[in-house]
Amino acid sequence: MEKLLFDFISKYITLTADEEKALIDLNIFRSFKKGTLLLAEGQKSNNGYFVLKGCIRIYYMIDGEEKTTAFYTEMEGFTPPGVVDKKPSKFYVSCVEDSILTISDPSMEEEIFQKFPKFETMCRVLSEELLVKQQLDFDTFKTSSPEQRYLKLLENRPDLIQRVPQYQLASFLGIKPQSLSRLRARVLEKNKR
Amino acid sequence: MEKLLFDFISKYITLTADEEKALIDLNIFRSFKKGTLLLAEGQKSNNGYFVLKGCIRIYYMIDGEEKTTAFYTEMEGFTPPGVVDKKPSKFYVSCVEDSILTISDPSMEEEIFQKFPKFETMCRVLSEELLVKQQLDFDTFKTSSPEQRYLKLLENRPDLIQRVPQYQLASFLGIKPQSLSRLRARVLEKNKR
DNA sequence: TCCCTTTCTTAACTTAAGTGAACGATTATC
DNA sequence: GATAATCGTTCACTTAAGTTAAGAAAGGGA
Repeated sequence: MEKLLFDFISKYITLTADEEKALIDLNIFRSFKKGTLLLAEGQKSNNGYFVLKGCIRIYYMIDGEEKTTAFYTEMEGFTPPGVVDKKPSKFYVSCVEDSILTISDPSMEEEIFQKFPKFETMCRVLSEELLVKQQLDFDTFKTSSPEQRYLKLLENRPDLIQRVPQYQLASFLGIKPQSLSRLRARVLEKNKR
Repeated sequence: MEKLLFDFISKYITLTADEEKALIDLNIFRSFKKGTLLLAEGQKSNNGYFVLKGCIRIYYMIDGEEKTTAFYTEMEGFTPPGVVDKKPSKFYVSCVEDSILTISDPSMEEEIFQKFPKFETMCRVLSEELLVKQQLDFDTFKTSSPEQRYLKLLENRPDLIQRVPQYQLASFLGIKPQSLSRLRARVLEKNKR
């Protein structure tokens, strides 16, 4: 399992055996069953998540309805606002599938940044990359219709459509489950003709 | 003008006189007239922008229509993907008003990170903060109707509605200018009753 | 100041998403 | 294996956004 993480890191920096050991000694690998709630609304948490295997999902509970806003799968990571602003979480984080994650907290980061400054460089580069990627995703979302969003998702993350329930995909696309169902029927009809 | 920047930086790190001088010596302050195009579609650019005064805007040209996806005002910054991926820009960056910006490039950053490591810490913290903020904005966008988005904008960035043309706000809210106009009339009507 | 361009509003019509409800189908539970 | 709960689809209806077009208002330049 560690290998997955080290392979990922090696795209950004080169680790010595010492550094790999320091990382392992942090003891950050965790396994979870499908459906496990990692964070609930109202909780304060300082944990950052990184998915080695499986899929986690962010959702809000609004007017009694789940609104899913994000999925994170293999080699994707997520840091909730709590780490920055110390306020109780507004959303839930749960496992869509059985998953293996690394779970980190700010004090661990502090420690490792002290010992190995290149980790901080990696984290800066990583979050700058993520920031850019997310900006582009947001732009695409704003400039597309629900149907276009669905078609793009089909292109860019076809796996998600397989592994995630429709009603979760719907709010991820910014619409209601019934609309997604109708929209899919419409798209299928068009392709038939 | 420098003071604005130093005040902003002081929220994250404390600068010595030496460090302030090093920053000034980079000679990154620039003034632009309203309407100036800072970056056009197809151009390759490595510049990062930080707004000291004024307002810049990101827009795409899709089917002959401008689609505005972001505004950056005082003490907000923006780094285009080009810095990360070296591909030609997919969007335009232009000045909504007369503006004063700092314009940086990666080699300058490299240099300053070398000399003063705490700048890198600041940049990491900053981009982690921005990432979180943007995630929340994206979540809010996905879980809101156009009308709710407009009302929230009215609350959170009332200045924008004053300083920016409606047709630019419309795509920022994910709708057409005509729909924004109608939506506003609807909201006004509700408040009257 | 006048003219031209750009921006905003209104309206009628079309299209698609929201809503509420019903019905299978699939999954989980006992 | 029967029963209940969850999930996906469909339908009829409502509401709001997209589209096309026209005209009013505002802004900028000569």
